[in-house]
Amino acid sequence: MQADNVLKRNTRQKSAIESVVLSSSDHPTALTVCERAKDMVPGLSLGTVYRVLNMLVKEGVVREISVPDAPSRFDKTTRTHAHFVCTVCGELHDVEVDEGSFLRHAKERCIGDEIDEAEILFKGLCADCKGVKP
Amino acid sequence: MQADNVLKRNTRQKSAIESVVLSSSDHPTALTVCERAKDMVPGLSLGTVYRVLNMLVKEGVVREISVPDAPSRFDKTTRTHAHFVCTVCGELHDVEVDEGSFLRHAKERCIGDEIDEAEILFKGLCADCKGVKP
DNA sequence: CTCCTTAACGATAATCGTTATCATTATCAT
DNA sequence: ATGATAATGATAACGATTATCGTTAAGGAG
Repeated sequence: MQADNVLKRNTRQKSAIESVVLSSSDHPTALTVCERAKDMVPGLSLGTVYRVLNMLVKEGVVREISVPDAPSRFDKTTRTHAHFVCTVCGELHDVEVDEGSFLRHAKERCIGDEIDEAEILFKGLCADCKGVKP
Repeated sequence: MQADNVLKRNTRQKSAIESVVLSSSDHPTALTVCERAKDMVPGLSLGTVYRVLNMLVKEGVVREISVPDAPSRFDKTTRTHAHFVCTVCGELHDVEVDEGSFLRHAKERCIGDEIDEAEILFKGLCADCKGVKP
């Protein structure tokens, strides 16, 4: 007997997708994960990537980062939760903020509610695009 | 002569939409704004609501709040930027956090990048849903 | 006040990321 | 090896939003 929200068979596609995400440091989209995993599993379909990615998110192995007006990014789970997106090129990276004290600060002014998590997204120009723009 | 990103004619639909947003304190979606504005402008279409709402966002009169896996919410512009969404009922409200010091904190660890804005979304159970859930 | 230009409208098709469906394939306990 | 069925790939469907386009109506000129 097994938990019913977990994949029950090991497949080439699942391990390919998992290894791509675990070895990527650039927060790829589902489409990018699919392209990369196709090196190992040629006929891989985007639907399967989404399905497996969602499983991995449920399992806590992978994290999904929602970006307004852009496809979600996927990343191996680490402590960090804050991110920075470049509004020009779309590049996205972690920001190591002290989320703990910020959450505590927020909870103090949300009496009654139960805050479970915080999504923090900074927007602006990345170092590269800043340099290019006059 | 006028700026070319601004509506140039006063219409019943624009003033209805604007007055609905300005008088709503519950962060309505475009669909909700449309329903409410229909009291004043019966045949109002959702496409027009989106068009006008986007204009108002550009003008800075209205703010758009992106919510993952849910339609955007619209709100009259005030100082606050942080929000709380209930993962059960979808209720959304402002959270008065000290965003200034948090932004300063973040900028210190994003050397090279230019942070223009922060989107901060807390997720959890609102007071009502917390009470209902055993 | 009427006419005329054209901004803005309503209806509807299109887009895009993501999810659901479903017949086919392939995993793995027997 | 075989069979039950989980997982796949292809494709249709979805929901939020945007674009298109023929029609309507602001609002300035006469």
